[in-house]
Amino acid sequence: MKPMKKRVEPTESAKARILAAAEPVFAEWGFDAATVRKISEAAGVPVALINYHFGSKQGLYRAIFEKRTPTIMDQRIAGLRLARAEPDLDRRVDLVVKALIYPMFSLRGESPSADFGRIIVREMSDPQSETRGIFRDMFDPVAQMLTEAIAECFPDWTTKEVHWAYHTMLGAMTIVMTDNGRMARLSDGEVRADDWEEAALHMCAILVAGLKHRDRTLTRGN
Amino acid sequence: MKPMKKRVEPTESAKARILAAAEPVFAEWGFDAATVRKISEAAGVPVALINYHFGSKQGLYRAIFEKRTPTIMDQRIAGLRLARAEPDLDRRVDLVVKALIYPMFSLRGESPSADFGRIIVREMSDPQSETRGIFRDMFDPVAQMLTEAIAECFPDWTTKEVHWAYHTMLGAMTIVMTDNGRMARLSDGEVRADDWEEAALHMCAILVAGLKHRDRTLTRGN
DNA sequence: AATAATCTTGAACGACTGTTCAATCCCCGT
DNA sequence: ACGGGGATTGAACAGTCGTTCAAGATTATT
Repeated sequence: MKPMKKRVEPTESAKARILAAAEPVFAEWGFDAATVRKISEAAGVPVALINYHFGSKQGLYRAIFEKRTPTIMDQRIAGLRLARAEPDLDRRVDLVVKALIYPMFSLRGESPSADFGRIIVREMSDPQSETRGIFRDMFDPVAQMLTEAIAECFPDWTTKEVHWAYHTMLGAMTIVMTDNGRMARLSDGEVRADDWEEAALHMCAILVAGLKHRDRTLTRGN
Repeated sequence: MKPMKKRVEPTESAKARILAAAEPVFAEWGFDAATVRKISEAAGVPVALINYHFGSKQGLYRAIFEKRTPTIMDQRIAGLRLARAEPDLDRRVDLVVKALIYPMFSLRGESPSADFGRIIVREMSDPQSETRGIFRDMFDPVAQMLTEAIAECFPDWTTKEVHWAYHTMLGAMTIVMTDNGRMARLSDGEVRADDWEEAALHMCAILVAGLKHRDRTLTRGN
């Protein structure tokens, strides 16, 4: 007896279509300015279907994160496991930085690619995100692991030095996911923010060197 | 004969009160989700007065930038002049990085302080910002000067290396203005993002070292 | 003192918001 | 062949959105 399977095609299709259509809309407009009607039109379904499948606009929003984040977090955890296997602390720094950055950029493999990155940044810069608690629920645990990994690479660093290092890296990463063509404009089209492979290369080089060679004379004492 | 002066107190007061009240509202909600009624209530004036004084919601939004950005840009230009006076290129890097970062953080002196920083980040991560053109008009010129200053510090760098360096720094800076308490949460309250003096100290240390000691083997070619 | 210019006000406009509801559809197991 | 349950639909709900308007209040100029 096969496991009872519901109507496969049209059912899954409609819900998935809404989920897929919602991503670029939330990316372009942000949570508040995105409207369920824009999403329903993009998905080719009546508005009511969104509330039926996801309960509310916020439910749909959260469903996007629940669909996307596990992949990223698993990759980060795998990267961290790889880093911890490296006994040389100097070489390990490189792996920890890459464990943070590369999983986010590898989003480009999937269809809406940059859209989810933009959603993350908008959620991060939205004070209202606290009420939704998405970061607390889905991102913070791995963030904890990353700061601990940094602390292990630099055993004599203070807590502040560790956390500021993490957030400096985090910020550098977010700007790439945010770019709306400003990089191309400032560089006369010579540099493109959507070339993520290159972005990761440059950013990792700078951040790794920054961690290894930072001047601690002003920050060491507490 | 004195220059014709309009009614000084109540007039300037109402317009200024709207401008001041709008800042925290836009910071908390973003351009689209912020409503003219929230602003008018915060300012204690009827809604219609906003359109009378600023033409439209977007006019008010732009007025905030026109009030705030000149101060920041002037400070950056002054910092760059100081940097160019430093003949030692290695020491000059430090001054260029500080010319980028410190003027933004010195916002804390004025009343709404962090609010405008948040507005900037939200505008930066909003694809709709292109239609408003605020960055193009008010930020890009000085951004050009900054990238040129970096290029002068590292004469053998490629255009891509220069621009990625600039954007890495820019991103690191934005995350601090964005933070909604996540840093404190991740560090059990030990590190606070609103301690901007300390933030600048840590970030400059990392970024300066990142620029000076980055590994160029993978990015040098082309 | 009278006129003009500017500022302020409350109410109203049509358009759009997220969500709900009853009715209808379609496919599955019996 | 038939009933049942999840999926789908269009219409409607009560609010809120940015903006406009005519009227009134306040100040400046003649």
